[in-house]
Amino acid sequence: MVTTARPNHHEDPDNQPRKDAAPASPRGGRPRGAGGRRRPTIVDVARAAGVSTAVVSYALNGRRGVADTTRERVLRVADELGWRPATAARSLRAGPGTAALVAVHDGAAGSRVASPLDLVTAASEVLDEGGVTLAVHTASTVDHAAHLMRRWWAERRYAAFVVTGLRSDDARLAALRHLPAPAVMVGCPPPSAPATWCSVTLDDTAAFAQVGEFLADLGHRRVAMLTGADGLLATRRRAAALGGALASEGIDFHAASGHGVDRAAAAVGTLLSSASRPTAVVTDDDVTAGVVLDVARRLEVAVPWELSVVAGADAPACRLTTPSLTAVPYPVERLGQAVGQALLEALGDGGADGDRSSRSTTLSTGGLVVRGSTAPPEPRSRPHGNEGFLND
Amino acid sequence: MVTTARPNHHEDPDNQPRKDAAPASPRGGRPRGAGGRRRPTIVDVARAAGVSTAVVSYALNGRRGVADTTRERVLRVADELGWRPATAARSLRAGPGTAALVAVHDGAAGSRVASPLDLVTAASEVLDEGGVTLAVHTASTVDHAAHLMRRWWAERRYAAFVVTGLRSDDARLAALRHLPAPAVMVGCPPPSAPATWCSVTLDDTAAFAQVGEFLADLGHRRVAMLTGADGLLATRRRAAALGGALASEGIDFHAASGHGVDRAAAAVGTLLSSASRPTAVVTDDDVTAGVVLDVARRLEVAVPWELSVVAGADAPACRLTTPSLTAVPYPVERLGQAVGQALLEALGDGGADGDRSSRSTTLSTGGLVVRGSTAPPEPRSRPHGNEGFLND
DNA sequence: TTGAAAGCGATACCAC
DNA sequence: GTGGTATCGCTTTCAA
Repeated sequence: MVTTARPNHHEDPDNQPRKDAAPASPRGGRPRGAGGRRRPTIVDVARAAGVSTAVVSYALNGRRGVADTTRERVLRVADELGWRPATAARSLRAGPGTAALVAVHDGAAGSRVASPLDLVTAASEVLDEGGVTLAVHTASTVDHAAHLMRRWWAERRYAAFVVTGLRSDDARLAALRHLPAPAVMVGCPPPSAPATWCSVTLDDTAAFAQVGEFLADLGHRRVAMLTGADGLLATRRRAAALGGALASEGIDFHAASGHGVDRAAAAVGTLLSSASRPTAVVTDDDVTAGVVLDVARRLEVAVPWELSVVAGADAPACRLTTPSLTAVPYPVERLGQAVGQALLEALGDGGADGDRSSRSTTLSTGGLVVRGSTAPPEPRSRPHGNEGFLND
Repeated sequence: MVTTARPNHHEDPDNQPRKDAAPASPRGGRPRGAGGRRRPTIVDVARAAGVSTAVVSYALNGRRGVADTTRERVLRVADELGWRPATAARSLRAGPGTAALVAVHDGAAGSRVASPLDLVTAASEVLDEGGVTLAVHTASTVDHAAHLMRRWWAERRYAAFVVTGLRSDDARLAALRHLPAPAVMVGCPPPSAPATWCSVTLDDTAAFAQVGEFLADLGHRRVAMLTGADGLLATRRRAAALGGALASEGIDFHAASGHGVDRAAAAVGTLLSSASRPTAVVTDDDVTAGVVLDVARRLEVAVPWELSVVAGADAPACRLTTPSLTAVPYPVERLGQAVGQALLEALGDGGADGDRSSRSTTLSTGGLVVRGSTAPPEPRSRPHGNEGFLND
């Protein structure tokens, strides 16, 4: 193992003492950064402004009880000195002011939120207003994610967690239940959530029911849904909504799953080669829908005439395929903003306006975006040409 | 504006004082988390082990000068109590032990590293060994990213930064130059880097030169490269390498750019509609290559016979398209590991083994992966069927 | 080998 | 209004 810059503490007790020749702490016992000059502290500001540190703190935090002239002077001086409060010192007293989203990222595609980064970008804008920061980390498994959250909570590193892509029997849920940590669940409200949790959900139950009706109206009688990673709660809910809508019209419904593009492709292959192959396939995300198009092309199944395809989450690329993909809107930006709000609430922001806080937010996705990949089923009648080009 | 949970300090001096009715700090002046019981501190461990806090600290950090029996007892007690060092307290003295990667993420595809998360996952494994954490943040513009890094450095929030997707005239570079912050540059070594910087680069100069030779050998005489976001240094280098290799064979080379899938599609359309259209297109990333295939299909340009396509970065999806895409390997995992190593170096890890540290690492991509999207140019001879299916 | 105590930087009480 | 000062949890001298 590597001699560490920062010892791992009792996680590895066998840690070797560093070489005596260079006993000084690598990052410097006196925290002045790597070779940098000392950064100003609140004391410097106080001295320069000719007041005490208490006044500086009050002035900087916009507290009442500071003369306006003093406040102004302090602010100016702080600015001139380029002063910013040290996160560590601040956290030491007030607790951490940062939340973390630990993304379970196993490299394989198929997760609906292709990139949590979009979510975070939107959320950060809202959080900035509240002086909260949101950091992203990755873990390759749910268990590891749970482990990290537990650890970081114990280290008082983060004040709250954002959880996406909840699975059934999710270790993260178990971990968070044993912690008094505020949390925001994205995508699927967990049953019996503690009071310190908030949840933000898309109304995809409605959206997928709508997809079912849409396909029924087109005249499809055999519909399949192709899902990615097994066990995603949001996916199950969507499949249930779709299945339910179809069942109520007496339509055949079948769910298949394949995690990662390769297995998804295999699943599509199986689906399309079956004797009673579906006339419509609905996917859980955008990427998998592309896979369906690819495989259909290889098997010479004409989309949309022999097969309709609906992408479960819209994305820019859905407009560019041939034919372009009919898709369920996926409003990442609104979702992110809602996550930001929820996080502020979970952190006990409350605001001045009482407890009208909604611990659980549901966003509507808006109506299905119909493009070229869906049509009434007309087996074996394959026109040629590129009609798809003109669709929307 | 929202009444904030945590005041913004002098960034917004007009911050309103919070309502007097609820004067207590939202997250509790006594940091005991939201409703949670008090977490153990080093004092608790010391008391329980019957020693002083100094001994606990030494024992936990694996320092010499602690009796083995004492050390063992301390470790056991700490474990039983579920104690973990508070990040804030620790950072307050020793400086932050976390690095940040601020991803410039404008939603539009086209950046080569589709998701920095893959990078980070790989890097984190290495960093764990060194007791360093890597957090990801997003910014919608380069300038904002620069702003955040400046701010967070001033707040002593992070000990180092990882920068990806460097652009020409990059504000982040300027910002970091004025800071004494250690940094790791990924993808393109900046000119005249300070001693506190490391860089990790893919040897794509060689890879793209190889692509040039490959296409030349196939007999192509007109080649175009399609790039995404303008100004990416790594992209320029790649284009230069490709152009150079082609020029030395007297082959026509043209570079086009289109940021985001829509503009990329438009650019491809222009390219393929031109009178002297190229017989081969090389892209910078995987997504854009898919766009090229889509547009070619719409314009009824047969790939690979009328048009060869090479993806600048391989990805799982490249295997699934019809035809499958010839691509330059993109070893994210190795890249991430190298970034981890570089970060440890940049943080002054040094290790016990002297200064053989390489401030600059170059990873070879390995040879081009040839699949079905490339062939000798044979204009207007379009076989039909799905030969592409069997390619690799 | 161990203990006492001085910081690290910011906040929030309590006097004046 | 403003100034002292204890405090957060941990690291690290300096003595014993």
